[in-house]
Amino acid sequence: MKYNPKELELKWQARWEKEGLFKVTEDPEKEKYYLLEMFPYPSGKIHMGHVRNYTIGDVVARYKRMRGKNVLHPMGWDAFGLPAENAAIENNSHPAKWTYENIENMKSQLKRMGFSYDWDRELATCDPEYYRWEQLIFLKMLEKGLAYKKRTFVNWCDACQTVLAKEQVENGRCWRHPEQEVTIKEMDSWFFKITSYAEEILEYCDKLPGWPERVLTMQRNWIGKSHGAIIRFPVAGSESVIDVYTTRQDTIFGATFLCFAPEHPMLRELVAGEPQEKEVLSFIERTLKVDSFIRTADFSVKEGVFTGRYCINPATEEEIPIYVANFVLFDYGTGAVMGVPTHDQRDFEFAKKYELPLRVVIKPPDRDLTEETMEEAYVEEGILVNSGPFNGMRNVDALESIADYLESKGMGYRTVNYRLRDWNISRQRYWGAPIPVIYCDRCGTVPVPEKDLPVVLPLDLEMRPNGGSPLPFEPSFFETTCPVCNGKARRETDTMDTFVESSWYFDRYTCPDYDRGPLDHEKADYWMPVDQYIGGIEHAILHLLYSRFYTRVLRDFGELKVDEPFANLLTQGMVCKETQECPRHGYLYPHEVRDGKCVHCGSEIIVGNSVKMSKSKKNVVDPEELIDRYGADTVRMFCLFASPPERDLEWSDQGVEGSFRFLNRVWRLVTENLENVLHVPVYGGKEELSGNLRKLHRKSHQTIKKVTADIEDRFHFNTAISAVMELVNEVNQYLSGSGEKDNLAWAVIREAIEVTVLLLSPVVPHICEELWQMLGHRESLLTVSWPEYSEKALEVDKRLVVLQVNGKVRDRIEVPASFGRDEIQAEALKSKRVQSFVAGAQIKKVIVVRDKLVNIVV
RNA sequence: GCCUGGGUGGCGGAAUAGGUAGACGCAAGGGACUUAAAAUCCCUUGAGGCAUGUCCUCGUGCGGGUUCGAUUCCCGCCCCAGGCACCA
Repeated sequence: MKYNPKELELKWQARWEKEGLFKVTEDPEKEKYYLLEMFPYPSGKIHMGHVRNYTIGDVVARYKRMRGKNVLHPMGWDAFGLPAENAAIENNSHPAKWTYENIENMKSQLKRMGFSYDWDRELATCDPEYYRWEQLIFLKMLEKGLAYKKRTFVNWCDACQTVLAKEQVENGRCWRHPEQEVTIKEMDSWFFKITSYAEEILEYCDKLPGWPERVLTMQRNWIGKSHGAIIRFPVAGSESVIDVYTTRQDTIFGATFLCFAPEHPMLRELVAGEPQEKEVLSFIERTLKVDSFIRTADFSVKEGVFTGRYCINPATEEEIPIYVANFVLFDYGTGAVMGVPTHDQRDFEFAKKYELPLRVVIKPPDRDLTEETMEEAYVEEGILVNSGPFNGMRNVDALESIADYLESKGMGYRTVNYRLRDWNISRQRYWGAPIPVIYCDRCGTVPVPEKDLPVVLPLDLEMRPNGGSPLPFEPSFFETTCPVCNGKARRETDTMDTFVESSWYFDRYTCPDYDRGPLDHEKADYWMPVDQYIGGIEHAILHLLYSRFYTRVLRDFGELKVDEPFANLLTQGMVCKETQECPRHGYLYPHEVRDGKCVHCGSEIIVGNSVKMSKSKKNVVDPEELIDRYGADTVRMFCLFASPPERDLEWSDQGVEGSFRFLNRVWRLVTENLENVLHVPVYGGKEELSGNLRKLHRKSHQTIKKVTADIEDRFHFNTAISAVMELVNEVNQYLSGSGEKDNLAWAVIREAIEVTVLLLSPVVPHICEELWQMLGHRESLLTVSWPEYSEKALEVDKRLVVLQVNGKVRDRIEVPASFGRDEIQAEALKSKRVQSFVAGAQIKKVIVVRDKLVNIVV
């Protein structure tokens, strides 16, 4: 009988579905295990990255289930987003239609992979029954001041025709459009006050032992907490005061100028009527045209303009000039900085350029510094000089003393600053959840009353051919009445950032049909937190940070009991493949290459480095084609076998072939020996075994032990699979050897075969179900327990001991397992090879490691 | 510049608590079966050396160190990937 993956896989998928084997409900008797993979954006087809991600998850889900856990393993759709709008314009269709068609297609692809999802819990974030609860939470946030609106400078992407959050800007470019430079616009936006939770989110970075260190490091850096002080600089000839944030209050006596960020609102009033007014205003205008990333990048030149005004250094009481400078960030600290050119490199360069005075206030321990000869700022530790009462103090100590001094004089105060900014959630897009707010000329900004939720996104409107949201042009949507005064009013036409939906979808999976609130507390409390979350590293900041924030918001609203959404996080590596490039036709798909030549022109192909699979590089492999050719099991197996999950996976067509060969070997092992094993029971450990039969029995149990540890402790499926391969090799060796083939032998062989099938079943469930059934079992493997190993089976009577002389391996001997150190040492010294290396020399020392080695030092 | 990872055969990778480096797989070479091919099975395969062996020497990015013994621990460096970056 030939291994026919397609037929058997479809058969078992149908049976799993028919018997509802993946459905799960709360069961207080069982230990729960919530396993979650990051849900996909319904782009149309699944790609190899999805396949890898979801295969890893499915193995864990199936394994935990066999270990008796009550496993929640849901799947859904991150269904709002810009690609739907773009595709709709391109195909003259509608985002909703495009999205739901894609969902249907991808769902059938996922089913074809045999993933054990409880599809009853499926959700799509574009469903009003989902986003209505998000709107409700928005209203609560608004009430508590956690959502607010402000006019501010925002990052704008022309390609998206919308605002981006700070997290969505990468190197000054849009995260979705690497070719699109982000520009700065001043506009009204809605914000979530994530900064209120900055401290807690940061603190809990130390309480997430199940997260990869690098993700936590990235988050800590992103939050960017620093300790410092606000120092108040009075403006000369005015009542105004300029607040400056610094972490280096120890250098206050060296501050010889002050700089504003160009966006700073105080600037305009300061320069009003000054001779420099025109110059300053034109500088501001010029600077703000350039995005803050560009203008603050390493390569851009530090520039500034004198405002004509002075302020007073509160420590020295001297008047110092006020500048506006391109390198000062408006949204960090107070948007103004004090300039200490002697001890800050940026300030040094700026002062040199504009000939501002320098004053050394920290003296290096080993030399003197003079202002005239300095070539760069001195940023190391040292002793304070020119600092009034603080002279002679170490600068690290002066940080505290000067902070005290400032506070006592009312010239400033200690503070903590974060790099993290509030989350801008307004998007000027159509395909998103409407922000439930109404603007009334008389009553101002009015929340949509709870009873009027959801604010449904209208589906019966046409996309605008040039992109941009149609909502502001759709009176039937935006025209409404004010809930307070009943007068004419206008709806908010911005929608929410799609990261809002993905910040709580995992909570909603616990009760996807609940219609009396966002969450059914009983169910959410049973399942949350997610025990294991699996997804790509690219979400290390965006999605994971937002989710940690939103979880706390829901907790504080009484919707959730947990502090953290994800107890353990596994970030899987990318799927990579080498690129193929034709000198004339550019990147080529694999099918456009034959025998190392371009099928279009016959040119030699240039094989490039292995990089992440992407359509633009055309180095992609379509999972569907592979499934057609080899079956889902082979694809699953290769994804797991090629490398451990957190590392990048190097795609290899031959590797896939190898996985397929192995499954065929397993298939033949069972089918070709079926008659012999069917009429014996699995060896139960009662009869004495000897020789190779004993060895085979031991190998079965060693394999159980190894595979269990590999999956349980570290998700190293590649070594788990290797171990099963070794077991299969050993059975085949026994079968082709001269060992006994009596009933007892077949019982031990049957044990090895069943162990193989059981251990492989989370990885390649279809073929295993089929083989399991052939072996005479009626129940699905989904309901069978994971095998246990027996200590007795692992016992050996002889052990291999390596003999070293001076740390070099010279011989190997077998000794009875019962031997003590002395007996092992005595046996080692008897070795002829050891003797020949020791001959004539004085033995200085003998190290004996039981069961491992003897090292003789001469 | 700072912070994370990582560097092991021709390739993907193993070595989980300092104890036989290279498991398992791929590729390559040789052989068996076959009229032939595919499939399958068996053998060889880190480098070098010669005395061809249960042989010797070298070998886990580089240079030191600790240790009887280091891919593993420590110090200094190089390279690669990712993140942050004029954050005051």
